[in-house]
Amino acid sequence: MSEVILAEGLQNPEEQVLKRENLTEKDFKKIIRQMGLKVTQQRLVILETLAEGRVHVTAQEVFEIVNDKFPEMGFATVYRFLRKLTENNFVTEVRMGGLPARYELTPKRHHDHLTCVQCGKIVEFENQEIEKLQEQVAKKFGFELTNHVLELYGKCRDCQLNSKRKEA
Amino acid sequence: MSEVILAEGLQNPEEQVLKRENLTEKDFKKIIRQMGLKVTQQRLVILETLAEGRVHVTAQEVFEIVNDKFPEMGFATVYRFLRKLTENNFVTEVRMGGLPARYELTPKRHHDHLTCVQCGKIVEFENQEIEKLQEQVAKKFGFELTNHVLELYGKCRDCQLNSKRKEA
DNA sequence: TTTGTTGCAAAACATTTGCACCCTG
DNA sequence: CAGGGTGCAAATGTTTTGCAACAAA
Repeated sequence: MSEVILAEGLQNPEEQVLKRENLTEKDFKKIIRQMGLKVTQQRLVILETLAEGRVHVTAQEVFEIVNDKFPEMGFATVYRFLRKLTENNFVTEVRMGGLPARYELTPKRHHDHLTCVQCGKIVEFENQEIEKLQEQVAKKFGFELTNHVLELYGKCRDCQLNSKRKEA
Repeated sequence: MSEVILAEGLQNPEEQVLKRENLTEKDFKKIIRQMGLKVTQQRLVILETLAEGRVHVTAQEVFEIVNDKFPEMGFATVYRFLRKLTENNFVTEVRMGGLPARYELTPKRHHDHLTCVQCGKIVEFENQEIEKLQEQVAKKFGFELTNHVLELYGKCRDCQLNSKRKEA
């Protein structure tokens, strides 16, 4: 299932190659320093790749893309840095099934998804009440909540109308 | 009528070892035949284990438990059958981080999961308020809700204590 | 008897780690 | 120049697969 930022209006998920952030080298350096790490060429190139490339990439994909600009890079470096970024919440890891993890620069604002099972359209939403209840549930079981995934699946208005049209 | 053990009220997730279903060999055979597969001792023992054991188990755990009753069993058999069961929706697979997948007989009654990001322990919960809010969100965007996935991730009490112990 | 199923071992796969060398701060 | 960072290769851990022997229908 595709997770799309600004999905409203997009016809084709491939369009997700658009830049999500508009970050410069200065920003990348700040991010790296905020984690208490040294600034290296490798790390800059990895961040650049995450900011400019497709929205959800696997570690292998990052490695391959990065290898064009920086052929000496080893994949261990990519994995190590992605892990750091994830731990520090600059990057969000999305895992589906047994598939390799996919990474994206953490969106500034948390959101959940409402996905149409028929046409794949995705609407993002935010609901503070639900978030609050989630915290309560976690607390009740002694958990310290770190994050969550809420995906609602249904049929959008257009597809509901389409179905009715076909039935007639 | 299936008996569903809910986490609500449980102090300790380990208590979820209680039986969730009350299934007999007859039921197991029916399930296997419904998938168009042959009934074998191995498959019966695996189903028995899923029905009687702890609620969320990894393939390795199933393999170990099963090995007591059936020492010749290889783990490939466990993996193969769990995959079949998952494909046919008799079993639900829960994956988190890079941790091994956990399996449960697909519950008759809907519930969501609270998963420990450190040890992989899973607590089930049901929260009608959250469900209601989800419906409201869907309605607001003109969606007809069909289903949803809500997974909360955090650190369980035990792992919180372990972390503190190490820090000290 | 025929076809599916099993156990074993090896393979596949993503990810992590040990270590000597290298570069940033 | 000290300590973190890197590339490489080997290790890890889970899951899958090839294959010959075997068992269910």
